[in-house]
Amino acid sequence: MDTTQRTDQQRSADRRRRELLEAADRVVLRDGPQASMNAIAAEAGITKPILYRHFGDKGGLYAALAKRHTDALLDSLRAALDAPADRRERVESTLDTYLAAIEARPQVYRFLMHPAEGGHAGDQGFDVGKHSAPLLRRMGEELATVIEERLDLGPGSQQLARVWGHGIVGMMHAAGDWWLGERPCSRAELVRSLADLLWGRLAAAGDKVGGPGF
Amino acid sequence: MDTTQRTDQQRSADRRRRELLEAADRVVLRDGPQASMNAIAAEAGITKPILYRHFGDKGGLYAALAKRHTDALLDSLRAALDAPADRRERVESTLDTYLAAIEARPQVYRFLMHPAEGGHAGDQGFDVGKHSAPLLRRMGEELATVIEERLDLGPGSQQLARVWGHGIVGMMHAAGDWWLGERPCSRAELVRSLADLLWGRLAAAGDKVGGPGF
DNA sequence: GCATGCTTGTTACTAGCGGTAACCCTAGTT
DNA sequence: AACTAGGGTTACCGCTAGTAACAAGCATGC
Repeated sequence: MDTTQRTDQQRSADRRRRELLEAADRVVLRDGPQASMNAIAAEAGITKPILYRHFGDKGGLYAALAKRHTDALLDSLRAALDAPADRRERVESTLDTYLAAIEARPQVYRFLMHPAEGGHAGDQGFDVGKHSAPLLRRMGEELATVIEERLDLGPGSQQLARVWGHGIVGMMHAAGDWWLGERPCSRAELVRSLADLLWGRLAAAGDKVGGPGF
Repeated sequence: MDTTQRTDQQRSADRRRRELLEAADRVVLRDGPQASMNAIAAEAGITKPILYRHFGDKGGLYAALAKRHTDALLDSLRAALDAPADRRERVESTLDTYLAAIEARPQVYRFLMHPAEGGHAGDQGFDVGKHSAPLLRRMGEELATVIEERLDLGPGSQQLARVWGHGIVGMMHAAGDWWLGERPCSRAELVRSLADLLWGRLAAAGDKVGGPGF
């Protein structure tokens, strides 16, 4: 049959696709998340319609691009999360892995945090909720499963784990974003502060004496 | 002098501005964050250039629009945060206030969470960092000051408070966003789960026996 | 009375975006 | 030689943000 030929063609197409993705990567890294299809096509040495033949629309290209980086980052995180160490160490190492990643490639990070970005108007009733970037969602779910697998949380553990997964990821994300913008302290200090927060130091701290009103 | 006249004109301009903002509000509430300037102008019964005269560009309009809602939400949050109750109660009530707000007007919430949205390309070296919505930043700073005012955190308290402020806000945001999309539990349960997380239940939980590998 | 300016509003345009239709050309098959 | 299949291009559509230029209404100064 045509199987051999088909795989041949498919291989060629896949290679082309990878090349295009790499070109897109370069452009996004240079121009940020609002890189235009024209610019990407030019970087790849071709013209727009080819991009559209490969990826359907801008969302498709961006999704493919995001998937690569998301998968890579999630692999690193999984490694930190599964390391044979005690819980606090694992938490700190996971936080540090994430923060190191966004520190090393902030443009990529910023690109990944964009929701759907496009969403041409016209469609009444846009999808409220699901505003977050897929990366955040995936990290949240991932963390949730690890928590649920590892920790004994009593009844309702699954739901609790999911809330915590998404909550912790959000904490990490927001703190990292703020930190990246202001750089108020070293990465290690940030990691330590966040771990302290998760370790209940907020609840354990004493009230300040002579506060306003008390 | 022309002070009286000036104030007269300024009043008129301010009133007009408010009207335009309310029209914009209606459109954003209907069409979502990607509402076009044309649509907003039409809703206000005028044409584009007037909008541009009042707000400069789309970013200006959106910033003005966001400021209104952000101020309103921050007022509610401050009230919950400053209530005369113990810490756990205040935390829960603040979380609940935020979640109730995003539950009640999800479109507005989604609009507020958008960063700058526009940012025409061309400017090389876009602002990495500062990706987050202004609302998140302001909430984070607000919470940080409250924490620093109220809690005795020892040395480095200011920096720690800021990390925690942004971290907690991010936790609240991400969990709320996920919850709004999936609705896996009631608001009260979500609040409780998040407060538990902040109260150190993650650190206190026991390891699961018979886990994979241990 | 009348020209001057100021605010409010319009029409008509530019430049660039995402996306697509139509065509072109070269390779390989029969 | 004729035909088909992909890879590739030009030229377009409809939309967007944003702007220039022009047209009133209405106060002021002389």
